[in-house]
Amino acid sequence: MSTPLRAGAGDTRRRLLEAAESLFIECGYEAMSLRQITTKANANLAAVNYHFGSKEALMHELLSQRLDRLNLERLNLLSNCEKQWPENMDATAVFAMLFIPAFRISHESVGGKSFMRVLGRVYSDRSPFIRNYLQEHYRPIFGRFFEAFSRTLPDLPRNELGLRLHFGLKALSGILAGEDMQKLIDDLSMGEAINDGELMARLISLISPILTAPFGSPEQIGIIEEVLQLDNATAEAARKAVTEPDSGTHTAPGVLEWLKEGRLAL
Amino acid sequence: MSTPLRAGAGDTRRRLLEAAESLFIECGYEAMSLRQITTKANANLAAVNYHFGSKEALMHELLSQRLDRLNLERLNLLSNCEKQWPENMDATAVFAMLFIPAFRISHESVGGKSFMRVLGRVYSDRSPFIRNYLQEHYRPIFGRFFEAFSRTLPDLPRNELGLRLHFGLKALSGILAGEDMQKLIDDLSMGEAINDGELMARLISLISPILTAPFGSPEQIGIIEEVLQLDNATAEAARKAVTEPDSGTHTAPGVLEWLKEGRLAL
DNA sequence: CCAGGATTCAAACATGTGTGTGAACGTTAA
DNA sequence: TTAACGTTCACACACATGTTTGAATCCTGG
Repeated sequence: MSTPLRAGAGDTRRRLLEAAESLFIECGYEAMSLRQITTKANANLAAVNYHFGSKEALMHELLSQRLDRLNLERLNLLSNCEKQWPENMDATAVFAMLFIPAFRISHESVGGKSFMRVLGRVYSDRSPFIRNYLQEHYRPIFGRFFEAFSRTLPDLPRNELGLRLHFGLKALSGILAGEDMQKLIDDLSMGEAINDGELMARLISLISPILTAPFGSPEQIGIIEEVLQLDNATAEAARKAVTEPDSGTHTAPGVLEWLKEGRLAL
Repeated sequence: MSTPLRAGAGDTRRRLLEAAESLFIECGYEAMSLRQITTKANANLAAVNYHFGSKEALMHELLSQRLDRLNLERLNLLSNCEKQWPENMDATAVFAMLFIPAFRISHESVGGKSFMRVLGRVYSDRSPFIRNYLQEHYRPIFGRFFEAFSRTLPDLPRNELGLRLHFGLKALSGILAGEDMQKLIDDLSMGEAINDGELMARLISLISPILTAPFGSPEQIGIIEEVLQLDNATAEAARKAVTEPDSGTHTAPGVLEWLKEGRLAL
């Protein structure tokens, strides 16, 4: 046979990285085992420890390859933008500086497809190792961009800005990590092919209102307190419905039906 | 001694649930082990399997106690609101119907404090068991509320609404699950004591713009494409800086310093 | 009092994990 | 060819997990 079952020497390392990435995307760090990785890579179990030293070292290499260049380019882009337009920046532009390098890398021929999902996974993975990695590698870039956002929104208190950024970036990473990411992008583009600029504009139009939205208005508070009042009666009725199921005739019909059909566990 | 080291008969079950909840909040489902739980509850390792049958059954009981009443009351409140104000609802009101029962329960004397964090954890936990539970127990309520949102935003395509809700609720659960939730609430309230109505208005003012924000404007696209252009040059420079570190004198000084100090791994 | 069911306990089981070891293998250079 | 090196391999180790077991213990009703 001209196609060797055993792959060429020296690319076991690459195969391990590929397998690890694919498993990381769909399982997360803790859930992907060395046995899964090495099986998927057609390698021996001991290969990871031979080539990398440990599972953590393998993951570190994987993340560094993926994220370090991204963040370097983000910082460069930010610096260049600040030089080019020292005063005329708004939140949209700063978000663009975060997104654009990621989008460009995700279009590269080697591994670009999975780049976004790796990104999302990293942000939402809860394992201590990933958390530490992020903490150590992202503190500088987060600080720089926080200042940039802060300059575009001088009237927003800094702790409020921190909260809103936290809020928005959580949402973003949730989207990116999702297994239905491609489907969502398709939805975003409404079936038609759109270019990166438009796609990012859609994403940014979703996330930037979180930063710029006004505080809760008295009118909003009014609506909420109106519902709140109605809730007091509702809650009492619900409690009765739970403890005395037969007296719950004033419950909305839909809910009762669900309860009877067992579609809503009690 | 009048205080028995060994607790009263029959409340081992309750202690197990409490310990499990506290560990679930800070570790998640997979990461909390039966040995941790039983140690924390001053119970024997076998107690969980004796009282509940399995770890999953324990978790199921825990979630049902916490979430089923919540969702029942949400559905009741929604039905009552739809009867009371058949046409005059907006997204703010619907969000309020999601939030208000949760807030009220979180003020109850028994276990109210941890309720919100359980809620956030459940939404962001990735373990298959929790995912399945959510899938099965939340499909009906999500469908009902989706329709309610859809009626308040008749011009928004339904798949676009789905995307935006997904986006917003991800952000919300990220906030709720966070270990710094209390700190964030303090920030939200700016140090002063505020009532539930105002606090919810702040939260809703953050999340509802995600639904109501206009699509990306041509102006936004213009900004983004301007940055995109600048990025092409930046990316090339960055790549050079990586491969030929000495030629990187045109890199922004801050980045170079970080690289030298090793604060940014390459 | 004391029999019997409910509960607790220590110990083990089966399985899965990351890691270490020493022999076997393949290629390359002397 | 032979020696050396880089790589692969099967296997075992130490540990942690959820689960099971059978005896010991507690408590209650007769």
